[in-house]
Amino acid sequence: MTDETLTEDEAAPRAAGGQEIDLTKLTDLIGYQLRRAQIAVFDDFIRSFAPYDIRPTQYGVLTAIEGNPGSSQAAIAQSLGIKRSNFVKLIDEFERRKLVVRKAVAGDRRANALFLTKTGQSELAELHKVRIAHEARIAAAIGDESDRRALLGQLARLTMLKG
Amino acid sequence: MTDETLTEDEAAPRAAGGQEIDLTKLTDLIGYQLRRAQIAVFDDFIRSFAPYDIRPTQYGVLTAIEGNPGSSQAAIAQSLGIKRSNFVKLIDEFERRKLVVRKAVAGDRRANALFLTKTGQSELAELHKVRIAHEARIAAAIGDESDRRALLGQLARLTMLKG
DNA sequence: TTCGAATTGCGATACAGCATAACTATTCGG
DNA sequence: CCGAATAGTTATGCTGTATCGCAATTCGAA
Repeated sequence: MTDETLTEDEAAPRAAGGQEIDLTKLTDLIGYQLRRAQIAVFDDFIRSFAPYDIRPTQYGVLTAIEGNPGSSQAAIAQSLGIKRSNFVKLIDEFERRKLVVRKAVAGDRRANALFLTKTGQSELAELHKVRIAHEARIAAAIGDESDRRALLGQLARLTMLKG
Repeated sequence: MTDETLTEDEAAPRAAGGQEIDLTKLTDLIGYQLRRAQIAVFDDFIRSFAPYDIRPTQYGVLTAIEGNPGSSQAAIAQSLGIKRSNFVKLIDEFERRKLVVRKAVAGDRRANALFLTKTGQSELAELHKVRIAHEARIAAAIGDESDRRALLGQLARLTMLKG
């Protein structure tokens, strides 16, 4: 926002650039379309949650803690595919914001049990509402509930590729 | 590979960590499943192309040039959603490897026209074979051809969210 | 035709996401 | 009891992507 003339790409929505580029070879690739779709959906998600200063990963962590209160950092992190080392500052940030607390575990002095604070619970309740609205937008794009279920099933099947 | 004791996450495939973590709230989210599926598919893709030292983005760029020879850097970059500034070293690398050449454009001395070299063409032909095998693996996971078409359609619909 | 605006390619950064290595404190297993 | 494994942490690097600015060139409207 420092530049007056807005010469950047964003300033030229569609028409600019060059002549038509044919990407049919790529648009037939599941991986390519998967990536584009993921970016688009995340873009909508990020935009929706921007006022709350929450990113998709953060929403996932909070939701995981909500559904599994008292679980250790390692357990939550692993379930979400996040490295323990990178998980630390995520939780640091949540504690700074008073959304999450680390508590001592009874039988294990190494582990931290994670809990949502009262603030965290009410804040997350708000976030869930935003998620509902976001998900409704997605649903509208893909058809009815059976279409949505079918898509979720296909995506889960693709995820199994690595397992 | 420097560490002898392999204490890391990868060493404990599934059983380790903690108790079961319930993520049903998340697994019902299109965005979440989309991301997981994209990671899994890209993982297969990257693994398949590793012997050729080619990453998904690079395959996309080469394929775009193949289908649109003589197009400018800006045109190709924009069509793939890559910033012009970041596109430069991508092409630098391809020129270093003798896969792509930048040529002068007749009517515009600012622009570079991109072409595959002979080497680039035959190399890409090899890559296409690898892609076919990769895509076959994906297809096997999602069902028959009509399922594949349906999935591509849904993903394209999701991509439209931003447009 | 002339001049400001826009475009092209390029370089220099900045920053987030993700991975690895190494350390301490603690717990577990034989 | 003691070596191996685990939990949390810190430091660090790599990669992808976004931002800013610049020089050369082209475009467009007065």
